[in-house]
Amino acid sequence: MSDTNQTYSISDLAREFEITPRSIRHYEDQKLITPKRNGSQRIYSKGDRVRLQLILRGKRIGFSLSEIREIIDMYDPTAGDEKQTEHLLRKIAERRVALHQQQQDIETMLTELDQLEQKLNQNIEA
Amino acid sequence: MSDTNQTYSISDLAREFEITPRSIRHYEDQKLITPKRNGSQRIYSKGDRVRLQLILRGKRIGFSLSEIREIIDMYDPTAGDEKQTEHLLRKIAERRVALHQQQQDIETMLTELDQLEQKLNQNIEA
DNA sequence: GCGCAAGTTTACGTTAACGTAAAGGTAATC
DNA sequence: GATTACCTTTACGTTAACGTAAACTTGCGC
Repeated sequence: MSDTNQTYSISDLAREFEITPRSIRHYEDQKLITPKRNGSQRIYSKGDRVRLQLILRGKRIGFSLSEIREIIDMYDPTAGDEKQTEHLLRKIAERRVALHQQQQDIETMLTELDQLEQKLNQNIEA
Repeated sequence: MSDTNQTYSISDLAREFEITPRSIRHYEDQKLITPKRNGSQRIYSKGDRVRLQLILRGKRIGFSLSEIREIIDMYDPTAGDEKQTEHLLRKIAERRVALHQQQQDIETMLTELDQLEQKLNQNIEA
């Protein structure tokens, strides 16, 4: 197995994802990620790295950190009672609606860019 | 033709798009929209309304107001020289890359939500 | 002509998401 | 053992995108 116990320092991850250590610590402040510690040093596991990827993906889509935390919390096996599960299912449904809306918006914008590009190309030919 | 000369007050548009007049004025401060005036009153045309829609669409996708202005400026027939046109074409290409990235991110997140939902449904059955 | 709703400008306040600086601990390296 | 490279916490600063309040004008209905 591909060394599932690999760990990373904060600057390892910062380098890899081209963000600052400050940002990563900020995500921790906001309870989005909670690495182990070796003394005072943060030790990030593969799972932490995946969470960080999820955070950054959420950001690219335009979600706020608190929205991202909502999503992350869904993945948490805090789970248990059935009420909670139904609540999560509703949350998931809401998210899906928002994401579909974004897909629409992006497609609209992409076709608008296409049209714009055509116009500009015509101007060049002329 | 469907009354192409229709106009709107600021609160008309605020109501329609469920935002505050303050936001619309803010977009004007940021040069995203420049309605006509009747004395001191702002008069919005159909074109202004379309611009506002474009602004809100951009926001939903997660763009900042200055990014949205960049996009809006592309639509502007300020145009003219060829250098400028090529610059725009590059900008358009950049935008497209970002939008495609977002599409990827959204699809990833959607399938993750699907998987999560399945897990939760299993928990209910069990 | 008066009140009220809707418009205006000016300006200070607020929140999110970090940036930046200060002051200090730790570990390898020369 | 001193420098160097990272790490830490604490805390104040900054920017974007408005919110909110104050003070004033304008048009409509009665």
